Amino acid sequence: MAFDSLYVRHHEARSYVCQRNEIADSWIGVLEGFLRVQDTTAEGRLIMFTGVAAGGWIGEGSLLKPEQRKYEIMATRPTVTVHLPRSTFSWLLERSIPFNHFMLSHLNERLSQFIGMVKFDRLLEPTVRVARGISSLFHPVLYPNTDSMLRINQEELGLLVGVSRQRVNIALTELETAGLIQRGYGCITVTDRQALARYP
DNA sequence: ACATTAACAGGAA
DNA sequence: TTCCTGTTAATGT
Repeated sequence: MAFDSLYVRHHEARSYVCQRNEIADSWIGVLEGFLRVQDTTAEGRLIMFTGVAAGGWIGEGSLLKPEQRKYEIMATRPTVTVHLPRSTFSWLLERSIPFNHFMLSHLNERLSQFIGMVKFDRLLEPTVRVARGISSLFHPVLYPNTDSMLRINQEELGLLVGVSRQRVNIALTELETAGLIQRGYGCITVTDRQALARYP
C-alpha cells in the first residue's frame, strides 16, 4: 500500500535534514525535536525563516511543483522526522479528501503566518518581537503542541525574531516581570498565552 | 538613545 | 566537559 513508503529519520543536533537546491522527494513531518528553516547569505550570516516543532510539516512547496528546495532545513537538537515520499504524496493528493483538507488548512495557516510577518517586520520593538515570536510557536495548526513549556534557548529565539541574544535576554526578563512567562535553562514556560499574544 | 558584536564568568546538564 | 545564561564593554546606526 501507499503508506509502506513512509520512512523515519533520526537527526543529530545541528545536522542538515536537507540542503538548499536539493531535489525534494518527500514531505517532512516532525515527530520529535525542532527544525529550523533557514538560508545562509553570501557573507555567511544565518537567516531563519520559520521553525517547525513536533507535529508540524514542512517542504510541501517543493513537492507541489517540481522544483529544488529554496532553503535549508536543520535540526537544532536531536530530532526525529517522518518522510512522506513524493509518489505517496501525490497519490494522496489525487485520492484523499481528508488529506486535501489537512493540506489546505496547513497552507492557509502558513500563508497567514507569513502575512503576519510583514506586519511583524514593521513593529520594531524588540520585546514585542520576542513576545510575538514565542506566541507564534503556539500556533495550534502549525505547531500542534499543548505543552506550555518551550524547549528553545535565547540564541535560537533571537534568530527566529531577528534580535540579538543579549536583547532577547532583556526582553525575557521584561516578559517575566510582566507575569507572562517563566525563564528556565534552555526553555521558556508560558504562563499567560493570551496576554503574551496581545503584548504590550 | 538603543541595538549589536565580542568577550567573560559562572551555573546547568 | 559543553552548553546556556547573565552581564559587561566597545562599536554602530
